Amino acid sequence: MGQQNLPHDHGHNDERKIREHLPGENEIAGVSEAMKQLGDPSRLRIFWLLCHCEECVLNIAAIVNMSSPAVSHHLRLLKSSGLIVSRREGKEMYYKTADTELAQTLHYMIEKLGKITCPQEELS
Amino acid sequence: MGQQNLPHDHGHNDERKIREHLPGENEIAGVSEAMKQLGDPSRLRIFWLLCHCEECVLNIAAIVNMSSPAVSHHLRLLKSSGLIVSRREGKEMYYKTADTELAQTLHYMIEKLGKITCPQEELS
DNA sequence: TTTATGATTAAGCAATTATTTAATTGTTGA
DNA sequence: TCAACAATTAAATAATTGCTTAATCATAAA
Repeated sequence: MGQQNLPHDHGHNDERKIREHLPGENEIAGVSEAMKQLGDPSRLRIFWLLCHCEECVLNIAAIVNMSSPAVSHHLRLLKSSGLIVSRREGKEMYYKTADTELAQTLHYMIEKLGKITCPQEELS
Repeated sequence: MGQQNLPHDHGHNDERKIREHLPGENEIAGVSEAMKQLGDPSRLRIFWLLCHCEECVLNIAAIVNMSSPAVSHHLRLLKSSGLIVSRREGKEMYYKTADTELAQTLHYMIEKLGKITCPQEELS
């Protein structure tokens, strides 16, 4: 897997040490999958919302100002990534953030990243 | 901006409280932009690598097993998002992670997400 | 069993994007 | 100035994806 030697040996880096820090395929796939989910603004807004309340599809759609098929599409992706869970109550499906370490960590991260990238909006 | 009333009033949520938690457009854009960068496996691998060493394009390409134009493309995206910086030394361009709170926070996040999504790879 | 409502799925489209190959720019040394 | 090497850019392509409209599924009430 991968080359044995680097094209250039610049001296200031120990190649062995570099490769030690490289994560495996599974780790790359897992992390990028989670990041990808929240890399879409619509999905991020929905996930962020569902971190703070449980809501049905129509209400989510109204809050984020999107069509319900579009919302449903994103909910499906978030759910199959294990970031949210759903529950049926009558005709409605309620969604909320999953009670997992992954989802909680991502919630913490986006709150923190929000403050870093938008420091002036500390008011909320 | 957005509707005034939700289609359904289910009682268990205070609509005012919900809207308070909704981040503004700038915050959404900033966070999703950062997440998007690391949502691509190739870019995540490159960023991860550059968190631990400074390397030239050819070496990066060899390590992640990609062509140099492809690597150059991803480096440009990472750089214009402020996640990495570059420095020329002779014919080579050296890249490394930016010394900013954003980049450091993302580094911490991917290490943590890696452990969560791949707990068995604790050995590294 | 209808009818109405909420949610999902299907099909299609427009836009974005990751990668390849080829051409070009920038830098060093002969 | 020329040749070699590193890096970037351009053009083209294939694949992914976010969203729309229309149709279908699921549940509840008349």
